[in-house]
Amino acid sequence: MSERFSRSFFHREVTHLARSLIGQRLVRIIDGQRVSGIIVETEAYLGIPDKAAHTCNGRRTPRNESMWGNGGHAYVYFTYGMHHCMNIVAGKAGDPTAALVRALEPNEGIDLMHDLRNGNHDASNLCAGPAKLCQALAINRELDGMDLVHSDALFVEKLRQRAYPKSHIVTGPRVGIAYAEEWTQKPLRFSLKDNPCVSKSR
DNA sequence: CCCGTGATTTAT
DNA sequence: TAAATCACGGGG
Repeated sequence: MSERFSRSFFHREVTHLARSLIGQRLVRIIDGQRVSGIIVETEAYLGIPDKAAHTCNGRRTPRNESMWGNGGHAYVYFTYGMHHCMNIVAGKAGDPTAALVRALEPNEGIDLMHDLRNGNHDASNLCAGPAKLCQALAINRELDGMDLVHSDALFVEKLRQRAYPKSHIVTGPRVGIAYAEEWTQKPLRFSLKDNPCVSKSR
């Protein structure tokens, strides 16, 4: 039915990858069950020159090691003492760029997502934020470094038919990076216009 | 608006 | 060792 993206898809420049991910399907397998959503919001982090990137100025630490590896792997980090966020690494090894997955439109396994989110949420709130979608898909540091090209736990599928036309993609400034000076306003956030599952602006 | 929450990083 | 930071979310 749907086929998985191969390595070359992830080897493109990170802003192109972030844009191309919109409308594709992120799939997580939990106890043999598919839990998935259509990607409706992403952000590109441009690495060494990017004052908002974890790898700004070439910073390389145990936490961000995955960003330095080959494209097509996951970079999952833990922050604020309670939240996980998931990135998809772009480019080849040594190019520390990645696309943050910020929101999904729930697709498969919605009942399980509700259980994992443990609260009363309608579908539009289930995955409308980078930490929300990690909670809904049980994504944590154990999945850091996972190879999305070969993993049986986490991967990206190309839909046979596009979920949305590319003309519905809009750009804007990235969220939550007020400290990043001239990088704060750059249009590196991609989302689907008028889609209710996109995260609310802060 | 404010605050929880603790791993991670950076400064001493 | 200690202090500061934080690509967030939920509740007023």
